[in-house]
Amino acid sequence: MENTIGVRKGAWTYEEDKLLKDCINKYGEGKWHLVPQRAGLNRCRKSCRLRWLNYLSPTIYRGSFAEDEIDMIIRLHNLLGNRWSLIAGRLPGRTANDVKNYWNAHLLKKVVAIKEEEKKNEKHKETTMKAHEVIKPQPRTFSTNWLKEKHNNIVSQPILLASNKDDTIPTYHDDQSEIMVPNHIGIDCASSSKSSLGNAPIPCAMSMDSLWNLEEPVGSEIIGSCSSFHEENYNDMEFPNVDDSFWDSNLYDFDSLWDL
DNA sequence: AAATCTGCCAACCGCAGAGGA
DNA sequence: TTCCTCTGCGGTTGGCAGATT
Repeated sequence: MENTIGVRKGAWTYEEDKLLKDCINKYGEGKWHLVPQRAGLNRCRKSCRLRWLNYLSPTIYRGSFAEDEIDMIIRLHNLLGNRWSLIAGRLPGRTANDVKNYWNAHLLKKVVAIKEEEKKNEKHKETTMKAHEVIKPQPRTFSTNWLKEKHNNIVSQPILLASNKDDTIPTYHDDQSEIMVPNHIGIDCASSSKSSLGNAPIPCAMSMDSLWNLEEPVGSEIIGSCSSFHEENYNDMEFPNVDDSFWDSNLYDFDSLWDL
């Protein structure tokens, strides 16, 4: 247990900042438990770390948030929730604390208001739409292999893989050796990109939907292997030729995809 | 001018996970 | 496997500054 008796708390003075800066410049970041002693500071290690990471580090940009940054925060929050460090990782020069504070001070109310508005609109739609009207996805193109296999009665139903190991594009596989049960729809994409995403579980459908809406292609290490989901890939996806009974019997799975 | 309210930001606290002994 | 230490994260709080009454 850390001894915090007699340790200084509260706002940092100019002298303390200078001591901490000099210490980090001399020894580098890390080994925070040694920093108070090395710097000659009567502060706990946590306080030193926080002061450096949130205020003193030269990588920090302290200007006001730009429009595109705000937009990115909203989209990433929609995707990741309160994972402030992950969100901040996509915003050069911004700290998790900055992002969190900005969210709580400026964006929370705004987003809540927008969601309320959307809810209202949804309710309005529900009352004006016909009951039980179901819009089914339509086949776009046909896989010749799949049609051939279907003709030979080898494959009875298409299988949606959550992600392809190499290109991460969801594909229907007609090779029985690779068949996965339909329950894999919505599997956690993060499992293949865990190192860069932390432990954030991101259901595939959510990733696809949200990432397409990001302004720039998310081809970075942060989003990891989910980054290959681009709309053009989606358009190239092959949907098998199936009759209505297939959609009816599998509607639950597709519902679960879009409702995430 | 003084008191009170509100918003914002820096800092603290507690917890969980990673890694080593 | 268990325990301990260190680190990092997210939620919360304290206090300052500006706005309002």
